Amino acid sequence: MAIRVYNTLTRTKEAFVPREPDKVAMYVCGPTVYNHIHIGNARTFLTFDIIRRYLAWRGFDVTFVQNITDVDDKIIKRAAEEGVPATEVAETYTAAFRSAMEALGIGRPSRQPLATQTIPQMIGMVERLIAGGHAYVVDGDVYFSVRSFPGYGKLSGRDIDDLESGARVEVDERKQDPLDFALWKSAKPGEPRWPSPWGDGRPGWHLECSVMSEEELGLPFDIHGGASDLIFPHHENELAQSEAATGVRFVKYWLHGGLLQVNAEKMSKSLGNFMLLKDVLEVYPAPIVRLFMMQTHYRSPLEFSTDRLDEARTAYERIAGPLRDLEIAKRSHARERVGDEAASGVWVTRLTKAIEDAKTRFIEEMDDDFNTAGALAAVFGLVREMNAFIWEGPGIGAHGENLPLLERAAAAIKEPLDVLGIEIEARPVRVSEYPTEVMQLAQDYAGYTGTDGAEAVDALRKARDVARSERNWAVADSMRDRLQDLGFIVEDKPDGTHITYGR
RNA sequence: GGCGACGUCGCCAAGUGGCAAGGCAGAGGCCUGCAAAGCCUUUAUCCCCGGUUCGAAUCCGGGCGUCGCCUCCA
Repeated sequence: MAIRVYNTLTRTKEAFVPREPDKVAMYVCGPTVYNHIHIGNARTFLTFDIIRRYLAWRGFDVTFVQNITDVDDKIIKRAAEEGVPATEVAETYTAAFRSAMEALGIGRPSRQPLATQTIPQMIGMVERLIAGGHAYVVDGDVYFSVRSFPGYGKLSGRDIDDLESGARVEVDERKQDPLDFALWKSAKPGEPRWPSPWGDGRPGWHLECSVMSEEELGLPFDIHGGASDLIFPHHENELAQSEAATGVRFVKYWLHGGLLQVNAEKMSKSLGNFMLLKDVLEVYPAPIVRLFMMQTHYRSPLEFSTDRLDEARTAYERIAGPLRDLEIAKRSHARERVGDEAASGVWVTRLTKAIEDAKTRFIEEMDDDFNTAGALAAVFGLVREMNAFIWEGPGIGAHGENLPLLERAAAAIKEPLDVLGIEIEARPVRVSEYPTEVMQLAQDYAGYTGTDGAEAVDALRKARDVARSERNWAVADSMRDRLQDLGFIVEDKPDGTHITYGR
């Protein structure tokens, strides 16, 4: 069974065959560090984090390179606005980017080169392009000649004449063709600059990715990723530069993610309709954000809304439920509810099959162009079966004999989620976060005089069970109300009362 | 204007030729002192019109609508 990926270059799904067996070389365009990244930027980085994790889980040795573009017009503009050096802007937002990625649970790249530390290699590529007749110098600027590269337009599916007829750019008379783009820009006073054969200046956009990917991975490498708004002109120009300079194929598989939208419109900094990743993460934990995004295929547009995030939170709780129930059942030694051995055997067979099916389906879905939405359906299917086994079937069994099977089911739920980077908090309680008022409550209802949160809750649970067994509903309900006021969730399940906190 | 993508249950969303996943929300039932959770049942001729095919949500043509790119953008 092979992994299939949708290649923008061919506009079809293709069998994924890396250049070296069992090894994958991938490059994803990183940020231009002039501001905090927004949640739309984060979606793309998350997409490729998933792809990387999945390929690694499937046994590939993945080398993942992501650049930081730390010299650019936007950084210079921002620096001028704030009256600080451009390097300071770049350093500030490079650090912010790294911490935001960590907060979302995105793995560090294998290597993360900086544009400003690759200048000599970029100059080298410009020289190669000039020597090959693919670039020309005008007043200290260097432009790439799109007409010199016959394949120009093949990635984005356009042709040069169509582009020109619809061009809205002002024509720079110094260019041989309106679509020619800058490889090297001469420095104006006060701008960052590096010496070059054409005078002091800085590299143009596109160049850093061509140079760094070749330097770190060699050509052709396997996967080049980014969001769909980078297809043209960024990736088209990268491809043209690299193939014109080297004469060899640049990339085997071009993968592009869909855009995050707000009110059916692209989220973007220029439109001002964005939410910063760091602000979203203050309200919604990383696993919720990840689950939200993975419920839609990575190539489709995705509407951002807090309603959707709230729904993802509910869905997350659905997954966490049986895992918590298992932890609690292990402690409380839930009794068997189905005494019939034969019936129990049917349940065991059914859950065993569900565990196998979930894994098989997860792999099938993910192999098919990283279909996380389908993969999650596989997980939810097993969640249902595990719930049924616990609450409608034999549970952990009279003597805990079903525990190994339930542990396997729990592991079969957690493993795929781990591949997707969705951490499930299965512990029923987070004692350290208990409000201290619970101590007073325990004293009032259970005569508890200690200071241990877990003991206090346990005392309350026992006191409430006593009240319920005495059919003293007034006391039982009032205990539940007051616990709920403190943020606890009180559920009377067939195996006893579950008190949890911190959902 | 040019190029491209998309239009599937109340909402979100998988599915690219063979009986329409999943999540959220709703209804009914089971369980239950109540509540919560859970389980079961329940709602789709897949934007419209033609065509190809034994058979189409899936392929082709036309229409309508939405979005993206063509200018910095993840």
